[in-house]
Amino acid sequence: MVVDYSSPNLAKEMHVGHLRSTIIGDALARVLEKLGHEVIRQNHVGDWGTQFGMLLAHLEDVDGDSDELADLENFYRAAKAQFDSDPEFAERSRGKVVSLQAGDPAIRAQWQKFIEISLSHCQQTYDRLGVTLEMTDVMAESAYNDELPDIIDKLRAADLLTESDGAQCVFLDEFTGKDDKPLPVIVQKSDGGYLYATTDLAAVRLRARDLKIDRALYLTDARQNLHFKQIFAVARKAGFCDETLALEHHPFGNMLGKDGKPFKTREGGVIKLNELLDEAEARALALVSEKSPDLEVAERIEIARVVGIGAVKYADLSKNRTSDYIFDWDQMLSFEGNTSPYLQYAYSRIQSIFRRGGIDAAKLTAVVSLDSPEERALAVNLVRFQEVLEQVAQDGFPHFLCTYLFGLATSFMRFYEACPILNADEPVKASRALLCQRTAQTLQEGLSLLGIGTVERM
RNA sequence: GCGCCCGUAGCUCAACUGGAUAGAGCACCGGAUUUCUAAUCCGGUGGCUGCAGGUUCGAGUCCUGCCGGGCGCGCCA
Repeated sequence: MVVDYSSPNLAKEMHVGHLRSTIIGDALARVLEKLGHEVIRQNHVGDWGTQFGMLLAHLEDVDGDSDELADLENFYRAAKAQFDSDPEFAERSRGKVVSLQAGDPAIRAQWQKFIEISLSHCQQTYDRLGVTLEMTDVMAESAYNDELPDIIDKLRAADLLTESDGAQCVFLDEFTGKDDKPLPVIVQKSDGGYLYATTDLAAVRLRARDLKIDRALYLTDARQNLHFKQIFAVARKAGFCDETLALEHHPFGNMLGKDGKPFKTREGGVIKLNELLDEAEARALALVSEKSPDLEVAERIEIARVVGIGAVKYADLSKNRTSDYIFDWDQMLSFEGNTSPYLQYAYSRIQSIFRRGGIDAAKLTAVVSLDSPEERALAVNLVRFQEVLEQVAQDGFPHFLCTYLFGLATSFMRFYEACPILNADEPVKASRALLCQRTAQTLQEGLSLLGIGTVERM
């Protein structure tokens, strides 16, 4: 199966809006893999659209040299502003896109530079987030370029193509727009350029024909709902894939500011992912220093990193929002309640027990006896793990796993309060130690499937 | 205008796809530490699940109609 996720537009720095697709997609890929599926990660980065025409046209004007992505960010902003206000510039930008798609060597070289800077930035962010995406998972829009003329040909051969106002369109009866007029899927612009619909059709075909997958999960925001409905319908009609390929769009809402409006900081830009992670680590470091001042500085920093990043990821993973939701620093960086630090804390407590008791967790054997309600509740939770993973895989909802792990950690905390372990007599001691071991193992594995780490102490 | 999504405690979210008294966390109030980490645990306050009908033995969940919000609907992605 293919998990299509993250998919940022290049030439802009990654911001908080990219978080959900990246993190949810990564968790799903991990869970599917864990269950034995062959998972192909695909990062369908936007490197081919009009925005690059804008950049290239702007580059022509300013004759600048942008090595830093921060520059590229400003560069993009300036280009965008001119694109919106200057028809001549907009026209020239579209021309650049056509040249780019036609393979003009000089244009390609300039474009390549933008791509490299931007991709390496993305990779840094993935590494920092602990996301399993690699450069080899990048399957950019541009990768489908050579396929696009053939996509048009095949659509024409299937008698699906209609010319409308100079553009090549596919009209399907089930889609209508304003005033009940048929709604087109535009696959080729009047100037000959291709669009993201064309690319997505080529992607479906490649996944069906070459990758021979039987399931594709698309993780994007909900605004692309109609788009994917259309793409999937056209792809089936054109024979790019058959009914045995499950095409699933998993939408989610946008992140909004506290005022409920699209997310902007006072400066007018979105919050960058790196800023969010910096803040998360800083808050976690302050807390770990307060709670465990006796730990070495280096260890505190490492704990803060794992805890801070985990908190951010968990905040997103634990929710199943298909509509927009409000971003809130305090909520996203909370370390109490249903959060990853709570789960990590439960794990570290168990490690602490093993350290204190000189117990080698790997060598534990015991007959588990469940005498108290707390022991029974914990054991019941432990055996549900597999079933939860299957549910996550089936529905594409990582929050099922979060809910489960929180319940598991809660039942462990109660057990911990009620049942002494190291001070218990044998064979109860060994039984409880084994419960601890299984709990720690499940917490670690569960968190790992969410892309979140654990620490030995915190 | 048409279409998609959403509306659950003050706030952020759950509810195994139609099952029992709608659950958690945060916030607020009150407790617990001579014992393995108090980033914890225990108790309490807080609900006409937007409104009105309908289907059903049973509805937060399904159907209809309203109200409120978000998004989408021809050459952006």
